[in-house]
Amino acid sequence: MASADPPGWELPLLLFAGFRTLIDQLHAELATRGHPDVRPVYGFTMQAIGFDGASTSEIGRRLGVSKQAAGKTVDRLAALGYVERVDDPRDARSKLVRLTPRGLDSLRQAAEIFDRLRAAWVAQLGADQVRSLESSLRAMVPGAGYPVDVPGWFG
Amino acid sequence: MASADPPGWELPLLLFAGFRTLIDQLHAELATRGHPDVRPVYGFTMQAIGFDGASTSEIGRRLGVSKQAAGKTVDRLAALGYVERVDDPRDARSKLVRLTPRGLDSLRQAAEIFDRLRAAWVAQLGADQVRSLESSLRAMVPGAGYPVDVPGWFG
DNA sequence: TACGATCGACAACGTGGTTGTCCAAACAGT
DNA sequence: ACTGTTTGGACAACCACGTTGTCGATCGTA
Repeated sequence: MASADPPGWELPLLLFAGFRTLIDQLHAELATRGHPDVRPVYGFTMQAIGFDGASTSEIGRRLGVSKQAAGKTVDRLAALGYVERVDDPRDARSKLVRLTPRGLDSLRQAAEIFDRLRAAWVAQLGADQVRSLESSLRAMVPGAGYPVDVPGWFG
Repeated sequence: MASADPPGWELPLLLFAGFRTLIDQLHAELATRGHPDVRPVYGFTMQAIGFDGASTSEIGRRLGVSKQAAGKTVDRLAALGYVERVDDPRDARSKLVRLTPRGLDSLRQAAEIFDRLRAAWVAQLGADQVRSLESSLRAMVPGAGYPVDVPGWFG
């Protein structure tokens, strides 16, 4: 029984491989839908900005990085036309970062593609297997929420 | 049925959260065992070096990065005392990168910790559940091998 | 009104990746 | 045995992405 068990180091590698496979497929598909220059980090950042917009400092807090780092990422996103900075009418210090129509489109497309990818897993593994995989992982990850602070990790 | 399904974007987040949880626990435990300054990237790099050692170019190929990037990482690893460069007797151009006893120890400890972490998952989820999770992931990741080229990705 | 907290900007720096150039050594073909 | 092509490693410039620290302007509150 124990002899049939794979070594423990396979588990994290498999989890990462699964994650990476999905993210790679997402961006390949995103590229064919008019968003060739969205990178994984940008997707997470736009998710942190949300539909209502947020200040740079707030984005940093949500991503778990400094406001300076968040500001730089916002700069790149702005250069690509995915977000825009507008003055916050309620706070003269603050500038609100908002998704442009292009940014909103990429988020909507991403959500739709993720649904398709999950459907592909269901088609191959069966709905029960995928649901059980998800519930197993939910049980093992400590935080109640999801890790939005993916950038900044790896160091 | 379909209404009970979570949105597709949860799946990659859960996979990443699981991976990250394991890696974080590994390094927390590694730190208490005399290896506080091993970072995720270093672990993957030492794995790529292996017990027999390898040239910088070969390490780069295994990690999926340029030989220059591999060289820089080897420099940092060498500064920490985990690897050493020795002249390759069979090739005067080449220098062999070898794990030091300290490097070997960190690799052995990591393998042992990963086994314990997997055992913890088995204790919580049951052996069947963990095995089924692993086999599901094996079925969905395209490459036969494991992704050693984790650094260099994320961009 | 004055004081502390927070906003965004700017600078310096560390890490980890990329190209490109260069020389010396290895190798393969004639 | 000579010659041309590959290859290994060093060096430099650069980009992406993160960090701290500092600063002036603004906000909120005592």
